[in-house]
Amino acid sequence: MTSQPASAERQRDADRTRAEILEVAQREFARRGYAGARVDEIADLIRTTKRMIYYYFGSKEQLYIAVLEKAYTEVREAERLVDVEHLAPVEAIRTLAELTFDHHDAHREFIKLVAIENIHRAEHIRKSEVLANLGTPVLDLIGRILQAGTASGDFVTEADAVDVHMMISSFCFFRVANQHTFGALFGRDMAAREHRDRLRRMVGEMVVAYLRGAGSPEDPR
Amino acid sequence: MTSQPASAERQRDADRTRAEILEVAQREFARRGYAGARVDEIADLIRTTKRMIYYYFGSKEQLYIAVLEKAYTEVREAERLVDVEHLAPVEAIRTLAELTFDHHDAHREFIKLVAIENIHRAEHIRKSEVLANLGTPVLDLIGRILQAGTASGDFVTEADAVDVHMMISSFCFFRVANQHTFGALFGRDMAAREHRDRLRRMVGEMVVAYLRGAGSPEDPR
DNA sequence: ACATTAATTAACTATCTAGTTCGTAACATG
DNA sequence: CATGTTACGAACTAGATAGTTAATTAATGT
Repeated sequence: MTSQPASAERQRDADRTRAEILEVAQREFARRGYAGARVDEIADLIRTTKRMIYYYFGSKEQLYIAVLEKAYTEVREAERLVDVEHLAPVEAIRTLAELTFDHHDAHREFIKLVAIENIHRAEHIRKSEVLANLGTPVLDLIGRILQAGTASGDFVTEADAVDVHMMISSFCFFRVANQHTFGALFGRDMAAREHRDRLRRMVGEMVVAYLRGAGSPEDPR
Repeated sequence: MTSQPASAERQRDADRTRAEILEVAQREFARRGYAGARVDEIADLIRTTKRMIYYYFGSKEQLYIAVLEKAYTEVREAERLVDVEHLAPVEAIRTLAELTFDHHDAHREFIKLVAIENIHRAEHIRKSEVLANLGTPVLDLIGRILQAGTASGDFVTEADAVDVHMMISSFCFFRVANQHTFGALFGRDMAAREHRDRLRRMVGEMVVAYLRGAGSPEDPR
């Protein structure tokens, strides 16, 4: 968002223009939803014209899909850097849960895009070849941790990697995505530091407790 | 949605018209989001005119707020009927988690409305006096169960009722709200019966395990 | 039977919005 | 330095969309 003299003409720079459009488009879509975001508004925010959006992306929908692709790709990129393999199973899964928590905390716009995309029944993701086949490396990682934990006897519950991923994600996602209604209804700001730190510990303890099997009816202590 | 002869005039019935508007408005807002829903479309779907919507609700926004108020009120009403007080703490909290699961499963439109409202930072909920002060009886219930569980020694983890409510809700909410992106990316339909039953058990075991304290670092078995 | 009120219809308006057309200026390339 | 290509801007269009006006018809009470 390089500031420029008000009346000066925009310098020619295809890459920059494209990148800026994507950047503010992500913000606008995340803020106002797909239908709520305005093509004109996106253009105005970076001192270009709507024409450029159609020049580079073709349509509002294709722009939105491009935003999704960029956001998802970046997130997957970050996930690939997670390294907890050197830790013992219990610490590995706890750390992974807490890193996921931090990750959600740091990428609120992405969370909103996911929420919006779900309202549209993921129709745009399904239209994107890039995204349709984009799994997540975290699943393999969880799979390996679960195996190691079962082998070592630390984990008793037989769990599926996707389920565990879902359990961790749901907690982290909800805290960010639903903070506003939750705050309005219960008067608690889940994003405030005091609550955040406690909830961060909570997600780790939750997964570990679950995998240790203390919740199963067959194993009452 | 009483079907009527195509060209017949609509019978005069204020209550029915109002109720029908609310009904389809909920469906349309849940399906298309606030900005995406069309006032004309809502009117057409029940063979009335846009004018009636303004006659009864004043504006698109007030209609949306009325939808939220109705949906939230119904949900709270249902929550008040939950009775698990006669159960022992462990079974009580497990049952509550599973009932919450069922409840989310059965009220998908409500879940979507909540997701949509969060995208708008709960601005409409805050505008509603009805909703702004609407807590949830479940919080008291959880509080009592936690107390009983701590007293009996079944629960070791010191937990806050709001946190536990959030833990349960997040799991149940995510499975419904994010089923589309989750399905598109991981190829797993969390709404399918096979997965649903397993996840239902999982949420109960998760909370119980957490409260039994098997996850805390100070208490490794 | 008559007047009053409540519910409903039809047509209208002003504005907004995604998408287009066309012209033009900067840049690269021979 | 001529020529084609790439990036850009201004103005335009067609259709949609929230919200209104005003007339009309059905129910209600007297």
